Amino acid sequence: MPDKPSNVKKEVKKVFEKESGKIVEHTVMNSITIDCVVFGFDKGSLEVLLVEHAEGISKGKWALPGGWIKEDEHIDGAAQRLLRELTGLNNIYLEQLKAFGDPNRFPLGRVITIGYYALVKREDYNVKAGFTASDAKWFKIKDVPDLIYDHNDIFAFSLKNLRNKVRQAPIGFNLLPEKFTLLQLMQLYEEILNVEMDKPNFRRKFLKMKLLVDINEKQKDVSHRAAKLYNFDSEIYKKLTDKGFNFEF
Amino acid sequence: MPDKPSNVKKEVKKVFEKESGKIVEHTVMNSITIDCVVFGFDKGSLEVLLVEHAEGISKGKWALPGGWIKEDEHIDGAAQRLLRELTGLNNIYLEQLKAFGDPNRFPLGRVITIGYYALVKREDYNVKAGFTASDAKWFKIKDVPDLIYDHNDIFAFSLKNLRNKVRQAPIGFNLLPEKFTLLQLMQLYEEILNVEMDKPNFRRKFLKMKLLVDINEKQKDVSHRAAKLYNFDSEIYKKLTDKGFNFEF
DNA sequence: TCAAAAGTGTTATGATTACACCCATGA
DNA sequence: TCATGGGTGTAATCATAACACTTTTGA
Repeated sequence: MPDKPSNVKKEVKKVFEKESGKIVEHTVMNSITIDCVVFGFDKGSLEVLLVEHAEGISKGKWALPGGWIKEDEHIDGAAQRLLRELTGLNNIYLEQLKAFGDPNRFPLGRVITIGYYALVKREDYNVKAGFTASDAKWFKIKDVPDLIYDHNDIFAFSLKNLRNKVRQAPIGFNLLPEKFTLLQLMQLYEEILNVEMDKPNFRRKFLKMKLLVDINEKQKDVSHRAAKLYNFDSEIYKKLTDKGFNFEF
Repeated sequence: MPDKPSNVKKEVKKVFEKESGKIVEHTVMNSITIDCVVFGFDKGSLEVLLVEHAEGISKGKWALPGGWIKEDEHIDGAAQRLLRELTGLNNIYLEQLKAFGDPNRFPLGRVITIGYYALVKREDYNVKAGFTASDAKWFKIKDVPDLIYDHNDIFAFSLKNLRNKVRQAPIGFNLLPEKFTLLQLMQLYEEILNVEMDKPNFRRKFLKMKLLVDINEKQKDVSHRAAKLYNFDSEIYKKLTDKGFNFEF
């Protein structure tokens, strides 16, 4: 491999192309890929979007969605593009995790991958389901199967990262519908952090932060007292953070 | 550039070689480098280690120390190796920041860099000063000059990261001598976080965590009441974290 | 004895926790 | 009327912050 690097890299691309079913363009970078952990929240469960490899040595195995970086493209832009190609969604909440660089992570050559994680609203995703790869599927995070290469490591890292981040900044809203109740919000936190919370205390704590906008609407068609619906206002969040505001959960 | 990628990459390496004064081996990866932000703490000031480029278009400009990744080397190992080459130190506290991938970050071709940050004890560094590059120098973080490429961005990110991390885990000890006083510890936090703290309250808060070992020694030759010296015990830290211990500053 | 830092004590305030309790609504 | 979740009240406990004060040491 070290003797004929460019040939090996062509070979790697060919194999990757076969396995992922994606065409590798000639203007992409060698030896670097992007892999995305896409989180969703549905019926109280945190889920992750995986794709199935159709051909090659990884046939039938599940993987994180990913792809190559174009020569003239920012890596963040590449991740956005790959997600758009997969989900049809623009402007997804997206952050880089880190680079994964075990020399043996990819069995057919030296490829470093840059991990990203994304948070999507399932309501948006469902609307544009027609755009999604036919072999893409949501898995509850407890049911994530064996993935190819080091994708289980990347997933584990992303989950740790999400748990950290959600206690530092209000990113959880990216997983909820536009309008939500305080209980939905609490259940999201409970699910992500894997803890049980006290409803009255959660209410007060969150409302005291003044991050939520009471939109004067209520739930409909529920067989119990209808709850108030709230919006998250990122403008308010910005103002509060500028003033030295501390989230922390 | 997109037409003859391998030629361009050879050219990039040649230029890099000239500028950095480092020999680029034939077995390194194309288009990916590593850059390290090395922090030290001296006389109450947080400092960062920079190197001066001797030749090429960046002649006379300061930069973060960095280099190439070998084909068969883990990226974390590459960062450790580069730091060893620079400082003569092994087992440095080192963590990856993230990948930096603006397509225009490097003016002579497409190169993505993976940023790392390291914390070193200045006492160790001084002992092995003979190993250091002659053109390496410590800068107070307020006096960091204009750096080449996107290195100021990488530095700014690393500082934000350090400030975050130091409040979540006791990594600050990596910047202090083996034996230190509570006041030194507090001043380290004050300098990193850029805040003023209350001495009595800091004492109690830190001692309550049970992270410090009283080694029954005292300062000598100080013109005031001698303070107790402490050790940080990472074993204790592990036990406490296993039990669900929360740092947070 | 003075300056400088070490180290202790005390009190007010506010956040967190645990839990009892009432309210509204559809089945 | 009952189950289900919505929503309020309250008291005990704990953490934090502010600051007054005593102790030790070398110059």
